[in-house]
Amino acid sequence: MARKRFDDSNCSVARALNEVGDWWSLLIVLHAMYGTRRFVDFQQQLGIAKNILGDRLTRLVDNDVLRKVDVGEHGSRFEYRLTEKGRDLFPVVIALRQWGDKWNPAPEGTPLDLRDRASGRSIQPVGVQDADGNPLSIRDVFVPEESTPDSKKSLA
Amino acid sequence: MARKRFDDSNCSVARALNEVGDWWSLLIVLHAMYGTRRFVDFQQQLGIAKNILGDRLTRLVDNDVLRKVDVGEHGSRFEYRLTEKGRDLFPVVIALRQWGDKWNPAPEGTPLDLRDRASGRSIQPVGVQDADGNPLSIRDVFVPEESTPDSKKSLA
DNA sequence: TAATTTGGTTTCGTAAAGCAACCCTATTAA
DNA sequence: TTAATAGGGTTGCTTTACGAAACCAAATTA
Repeated sequence: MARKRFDDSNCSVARALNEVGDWWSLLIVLHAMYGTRRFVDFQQQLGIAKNILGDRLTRLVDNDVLRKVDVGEHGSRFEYRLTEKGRDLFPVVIALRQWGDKWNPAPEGTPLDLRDRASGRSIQPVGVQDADGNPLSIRDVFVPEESTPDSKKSLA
Repeated sequence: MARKRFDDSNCSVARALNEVGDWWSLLIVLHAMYGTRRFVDFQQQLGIAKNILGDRLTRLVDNDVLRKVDVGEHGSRFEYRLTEKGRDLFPVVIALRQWGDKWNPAPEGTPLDLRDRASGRSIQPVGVQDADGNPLSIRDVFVPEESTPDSKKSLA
């Protein structure tokens, strides 16, 4: 984490990064998406120090990305599960994964391909689309004037 | 940045975070997408220390996300422009922005809406889609067996 | 009763990130 | 000539992040 916090920034990207923009948080969310729920499993799979993991889990719970569930079972008592807010990071994580696979392919092994359960076919690359579903690049979009109250400040 | 580096991780998300996963880099890319190109403009808009900005710009150039262009003009001599790799972060940034707007709405002001130049209509939420363009949630996808060489290691 | 597992918290020391301030060069404007 | 601007680099200091290891409590297992 950095010194400067962006809780009050008027940029939603900065505010998002404030919650999941650190090193471990997004990886924790990723693993949670693949089914990891218990403290020790996160710790072993990520190779993260226990105090750091505890701190990140607490913060993710505070930010309503995960919720801590008391499962009254033998030995294992707590689970960390994604909230709807956490599950909503799915496109972010997948977009990042596809970007990483494309531009920094794995030194060994295959890029992960996700398939949808219904058809068994691979998913599409995540992209920005217009109202009709046509892909858009950054050159195809603009910010309407009324959306920028104080000059260009809404971009900062 | 963290102590542990993920250059050699077999997880593409970890490798992606290794390049743009720190506090400032993604915000720099965001501003670059909105047209910022010069050192001082980044510095003033982001409120970042000059040495940190210099470090991040150097790393982004090293990682081929930005390229440094010598424009032999009066006073301003260099510009930092997105490469194709950098522009390819567009879906990631937009997905993150939409997530931030949805779950942490701006305390004041409107969430930014992007529109496509051709039609003038707002863009769609970025999402994961199947081969036919239907939206997929995390519950709708799976990882085929042949894509996970050594047990669950490809997820780590 | 003793050992093990789960799920952490606390303490400690190190490495890194970060900011502020100063310095520096080159060019342009007044 | 004297700013002023662009584009940094360097130094010094503070704050964090991080990992390792110790510790701890409850519950289970042997």
